[in-house]
Amino acid sequence: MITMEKVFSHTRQNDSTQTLTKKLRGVGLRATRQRLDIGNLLFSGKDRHVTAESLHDEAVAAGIRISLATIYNALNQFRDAGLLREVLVDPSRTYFDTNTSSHHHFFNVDNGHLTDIPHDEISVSCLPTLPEGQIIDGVDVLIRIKPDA
Amino acid sequence: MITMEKVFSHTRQNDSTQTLTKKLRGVGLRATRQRLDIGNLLFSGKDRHVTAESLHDEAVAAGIRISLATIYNALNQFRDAGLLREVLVDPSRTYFDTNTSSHHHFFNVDNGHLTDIPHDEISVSCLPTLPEGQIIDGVDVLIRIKPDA
DNA sequence: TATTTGTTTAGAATTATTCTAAACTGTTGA
DNA sequence: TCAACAGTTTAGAATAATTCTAAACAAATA
Ligand SMILES: [Mn+2]
Ligand SMILES: [Mn+2]
Ligand SMILES: [Zn+2]
Ligand SMILES: [Zn+2]
Repeated sequence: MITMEKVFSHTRQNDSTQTLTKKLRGVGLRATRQRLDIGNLLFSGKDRHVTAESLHDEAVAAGIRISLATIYNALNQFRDAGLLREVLVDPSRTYFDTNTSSHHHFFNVDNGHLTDIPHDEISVSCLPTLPEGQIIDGVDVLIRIKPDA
Repeated sequence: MITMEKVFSHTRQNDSTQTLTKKLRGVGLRATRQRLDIGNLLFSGKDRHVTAESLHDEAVAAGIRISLATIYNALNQFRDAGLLREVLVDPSRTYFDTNTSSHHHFFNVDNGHLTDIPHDEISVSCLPTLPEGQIIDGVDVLIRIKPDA
């Protein structure tokens, strides 16, 4: 079947692609096919926590042709641009978080799953005085959880 | 000069070595020369934060003959035994902490230095409900700091 | 002391991540 | 519309932290 999308694929794009293109250009990155594909995986539904490997597997499963090196490049560029946050939970791999707002995490040590804790559901009273001449760059709270008993 | 320590070196050991030996045996580890050397570096003065590489460099500088593999083995065994804690701050290397009590950290993103925050100098109000059937394994607060301006 | 079991270590292997450099593509100004 | 340029992708090599292997060695035990 021939659709309008197909016919005008060189000049027309769907909504999410336009939004993504703006988002990428907004941070000084070209809207390449690979970045749009990754962006669609990352920024289309709810917030996500991914690793380079998990995202690459997902892309491959979705029939997207993209190298692992490009996934690494894109994740690092997106992070540097503020489109993603890096979350420290596992010393053996780097997690990226599409939720860039200030929030915290549950980390299931049993299965490696990360869950967001909304910013307002936790309160850190930061009484300690900072070292001289230093300011806060960020506060991360990680609550490690495990199966009962 | 001939000292008592030297003469009786096979049967007598100094205080810190005896203490360390007990500590190691207490967790089911033999008090080998290498573990005692590492233990002396780790548990003699104030609390410390080290990486395998930094501790190995320190040992070498102190004239201690020990392989990097043994440092890795010992750090992992000490952690498993509860003599050390692993601290997540840098996705590219593993930090170990001689302070195993519940406490938190400042992490200077500029120079990589870790500083303890005493347990009572920070308060985390954990309002969020845990996922079903899960219990808390630990809570880590990391305050990333950087030079002013 | 002889035996056993745990430990150390050199060097190889593993693995996440980055790098290199050549092919390719998005952007832009004419 | 398109040439030219700068940015991007990628295969494969390189890097680096960490773990593994297996042989030599040392601590515990009887
Ligand atoms: Mn990184
Ligand atoms: Mn480890
Ligand atoms: Zn998150
Ligand atoms: Zn500490």
